[in-house]
Amino acid sequence: GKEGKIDEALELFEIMTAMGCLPNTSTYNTIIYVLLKAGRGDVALSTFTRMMEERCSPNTRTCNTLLAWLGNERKTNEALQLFETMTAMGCQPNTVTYNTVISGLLKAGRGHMALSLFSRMMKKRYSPDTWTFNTLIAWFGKNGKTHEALELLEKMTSMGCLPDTVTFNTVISGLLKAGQGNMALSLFTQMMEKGCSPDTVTFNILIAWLGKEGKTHEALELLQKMTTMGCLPDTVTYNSVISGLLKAGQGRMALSTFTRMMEEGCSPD
RNA sequence: CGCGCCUUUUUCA
Repeated sequence: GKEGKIDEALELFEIMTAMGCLPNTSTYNTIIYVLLKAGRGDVALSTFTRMMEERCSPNTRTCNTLLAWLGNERKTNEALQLFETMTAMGCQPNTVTYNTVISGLLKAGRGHMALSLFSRMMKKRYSPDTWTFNTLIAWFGKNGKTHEALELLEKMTSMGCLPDTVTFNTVISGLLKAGQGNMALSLFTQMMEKGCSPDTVTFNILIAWLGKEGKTHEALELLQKMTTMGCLPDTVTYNSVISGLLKAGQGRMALSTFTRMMEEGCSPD
């Protein structure tokens, strides 16, 4: 499934049932996950139905996987319906369930409802975790609400949810989108002081920003530097550098970066 | 106790 060999995965699934190996909940979860990643939501849903017909109970994982897909597809009503009914199906929502539904609501522009679920989480025993905060911080950042994003960063720490690399990446990205470069750079320093190592995504965020600002020289410098800090440039890194160079009219340099990308064994997409 | 899994962040469209 992770190799994208969907047909083979499905075939194996058919073979196992034909051989009398009964698929269990985990098997079904895996198949449903694979199908959804392959864009075959229709087959996934029929598999879900088949699962229940065969008295193989879905669990919270099954529902979480489906909820994530429904959210990505902006099928908000269906997601909310599943969220409502899953308890009756014997699946207790957990923190991941809430995170998933919140993320889906935010994607669909239902910020108000997402925030009310978040408060519901705080009141019940589905304690928000780092992922919950990361999700909300990303949404605030995308909407230019950097103040709220920074507030959540404070709040999560005080609640014992430690910010991780993704948290800092998310906050930094939001600040840069809002034109608050200095604050972003200060958070970049802070994250390292707090023992959160920057990763490839951190550098991708900074490099993309530098490129958009026309600071192509700095972008190229950071490309050098990230390697010395143990972060390997990936396709997105090179795409960002190349995009910045092209915007700045440095086509020749862009082409040589493209060459270098392939020399470094990084495949263009 | 340890590990894995489902949910969150980055480029271009």
